[in-house]
Amino acid sequence: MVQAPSRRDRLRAATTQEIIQTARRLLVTEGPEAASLRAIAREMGMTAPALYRYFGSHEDLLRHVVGDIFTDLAGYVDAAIHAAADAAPPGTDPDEVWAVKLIAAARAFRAWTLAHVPEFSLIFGSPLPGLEALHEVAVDPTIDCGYKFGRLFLDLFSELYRCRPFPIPADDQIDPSLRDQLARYRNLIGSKLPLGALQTFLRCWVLLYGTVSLEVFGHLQFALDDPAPMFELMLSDLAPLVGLESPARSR
Amino acid sequence: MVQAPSRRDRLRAATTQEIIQTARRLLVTEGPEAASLRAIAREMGMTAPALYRYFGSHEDLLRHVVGDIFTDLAGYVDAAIHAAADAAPPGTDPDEVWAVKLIAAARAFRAWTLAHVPEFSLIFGSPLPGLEALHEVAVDPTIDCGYKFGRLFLDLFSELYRCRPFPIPADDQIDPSLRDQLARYRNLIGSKLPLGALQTFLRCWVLLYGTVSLEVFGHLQFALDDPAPMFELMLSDLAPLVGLESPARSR
DNA sequence: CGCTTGAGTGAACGCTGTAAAGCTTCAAAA
DNA sequence: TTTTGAAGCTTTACAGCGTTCACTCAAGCG
Repeated sequence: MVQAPSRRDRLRAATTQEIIQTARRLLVTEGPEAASLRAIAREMGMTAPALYRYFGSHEDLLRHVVGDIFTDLAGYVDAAIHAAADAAPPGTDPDEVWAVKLIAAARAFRAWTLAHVPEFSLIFGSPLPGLEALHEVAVDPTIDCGYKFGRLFLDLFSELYRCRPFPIPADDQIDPSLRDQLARYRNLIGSKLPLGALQTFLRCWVLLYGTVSLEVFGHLQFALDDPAPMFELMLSDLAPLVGLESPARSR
Repeated sequence: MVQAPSRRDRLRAATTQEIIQTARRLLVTEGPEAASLRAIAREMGMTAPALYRYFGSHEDLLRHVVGDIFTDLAGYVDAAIHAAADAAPPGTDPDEVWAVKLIAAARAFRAWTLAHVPEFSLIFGSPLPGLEALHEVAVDPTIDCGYKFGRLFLDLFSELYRCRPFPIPADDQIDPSLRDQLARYRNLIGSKLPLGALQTFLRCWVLLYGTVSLEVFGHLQFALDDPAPMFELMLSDLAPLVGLESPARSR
């Protein structure tokens, strides 16, 4: 009973994407509160209720914007990963390329964030609107753009551990409660990493997220005008966690 | 030319505080968007325009709420610090008490946050409203409740370093740009700490903020249901930074 | 007594998200 | 070829928002 999408469907799908793009553009250029249904519709030469043909509510639309942003971010990080691999000198130890990629991914995450502060606030900020705007998109496996984004780092991390295992805590060294949760998480993502490696992965994510969000939300401004060096410092904290001695070479 | 506040002024001051409390209560119990001027006024048996006698705008009111929350948080952490000192066994090395206090302060920060998620979102979340709602309060030295909060940790940190110096990077080991900023910051707060200690202080803050906000904003839920062990893990990362071997004793 | 001042009100403006009803257009069925 | 039905959209309406303005009322003071 599957039938090819009619011309109408294709048109409509195109419009859906247009609405999302318009909403995102307004959100970025005019601020979050300017991305009202009416403003978006106005921008598209429509009226606000028309948008209810495409989205169930204003929040639903924003959810799709979040998904769009997530795939955008993932694409950027992914591109940076490949660029880093291509830029590696020919003689480089192939195992070390994974480490280079991981550092590049972290830097790309920060770079994208700094260039897309409003977007970052929407997808990684406090879930002010209704607590679930981000959450559902990030977790729901059907619209799981956030999941794909995390996967990007996890795969890199896995390959790095596979090729060049770094010291991780043994299972019985992990807090029992944490161990159980890590086992469940590993099962969920179908990974074969040791639990200790997953713990280290999450520690890295805490460091990365904390540093970047602290910087972009301005909660470091009480001390620093330019938190960039703090990010590099964080990288040099992160490096030994994954068995790297020199944090990174180029900046 | 300083004259005692008239009875009217005192009454008005009392009402100002009442408005802030009402706003905060609505914010916490009904969510951020329920804390509208009209709702606040309604709750107080007034009309919305009346509030303009006390605050310049809705955002201005929220700024005062932020200040109120900050002093609340600071008070909680401060109490926890004193409680930790009192609870220390009589024979404890007096120098080590500073370490115990610092760990207690970090735990208190997390505990308060978990018990006050909406408040935390308001003061430490993404500055959605207008980018400056928090910023001004946290930085402006006249309403500097956020400053006092940071001072709490800094003083503890300073004493710990004074009594039991831990290894810190030498000045010439610090990134030059960061070094300049740290020097400016040290000058701003009138501290005598070495720049390397200030750098370590900020690294601790990054760790603490990152862990707690990641937990409370749900950005760790993709992997963990209960991020509490991650916090303890963070504490054990933080401990060696300040020269502690065992992360902490009691939970 | 009259004047000033401050607190508070009600009405209004333009904005918001959302619901209901009606209109137009067009593909597919009769 | 005509009819039907639904998609896409508009118009209208409602309740609520922040904010402004003109106004009243009571208290304080010379």
